[in-house]
Amino acid sequence: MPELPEVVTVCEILNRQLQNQMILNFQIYYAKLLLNPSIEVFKTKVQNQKIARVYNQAKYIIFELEDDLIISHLRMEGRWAYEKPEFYSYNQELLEAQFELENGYVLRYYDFRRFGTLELISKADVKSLQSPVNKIGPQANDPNLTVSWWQEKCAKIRRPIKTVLLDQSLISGIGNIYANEILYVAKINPHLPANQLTAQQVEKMLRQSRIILNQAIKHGGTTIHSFAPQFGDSGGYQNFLLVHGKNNQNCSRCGAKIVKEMLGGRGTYYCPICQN
DNA sequence: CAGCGTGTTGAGGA
DNA sequence: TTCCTCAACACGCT
Repeated sequence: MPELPEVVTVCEILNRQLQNQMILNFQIYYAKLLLNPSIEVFKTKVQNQKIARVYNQAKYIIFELEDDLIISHLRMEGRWAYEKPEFYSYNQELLEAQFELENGYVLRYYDFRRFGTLELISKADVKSLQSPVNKIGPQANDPNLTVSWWQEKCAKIRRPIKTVLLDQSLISGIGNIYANEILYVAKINPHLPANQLTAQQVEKMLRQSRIILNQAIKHGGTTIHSFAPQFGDSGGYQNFLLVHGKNNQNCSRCGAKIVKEMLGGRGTYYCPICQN
């Protein structure tokens, strides 16, 4: 998947392409993609609604219709493509769903790993607990977040700080690549229990979260493995990564060897000397 | 062949 | 009960 910067990039592109387009029909080829409602209800609801806009809430992509929201999560490998029906920008066998639009184009969802999800919720029910976007914490690059808020949260948690950064229910939008980068720049050891961070470390971590995510968004996200925001396009942030994927390379600050370990089941890269 | 991966969730243990 | 860890999801790549 795409991490937050990739999702933001995708939303900007989709919003430009889809704003005010009417949905005429919907087809689904992989039933598990749609969490709810049933295919029949989903189809009936989306037909003849216009897409008002496309935006993101953390890593969720939200297609705002007139009465409903379609909430998409790409997980690891999902991708949306706006294209002519006869042109498949990606392997047709990986096509999971498509919307037929009034202008003759289609909006297609491809996912080779089949992890992504799609659901529809009416605007009236958005505040209900069922909405996935109600289960996530504030977005990490939100300028309104305060150090004291984050400090209070961290003070109650004994888990390693890296797994806390990845916990979307506490703070949203940080994925594995950026968690590694944030902790590297903030010089914090990923294993450090969250409640042992000093106020200065929490401040640095929050500031770097903002800087790194916004910087990555500016560069169109990170192209790593197969991710590309749209056919042909790709992000440029991978050229700025300082620690993710750099195991056995020299730390850009102190020259020590970057190590890779598994932490909370995820690849974790850090400098054992200057992140202590 | 085994392990890994841009993400999340639910089960089960402490 | 709360906190935390880890397997599972599906599939291609090394």
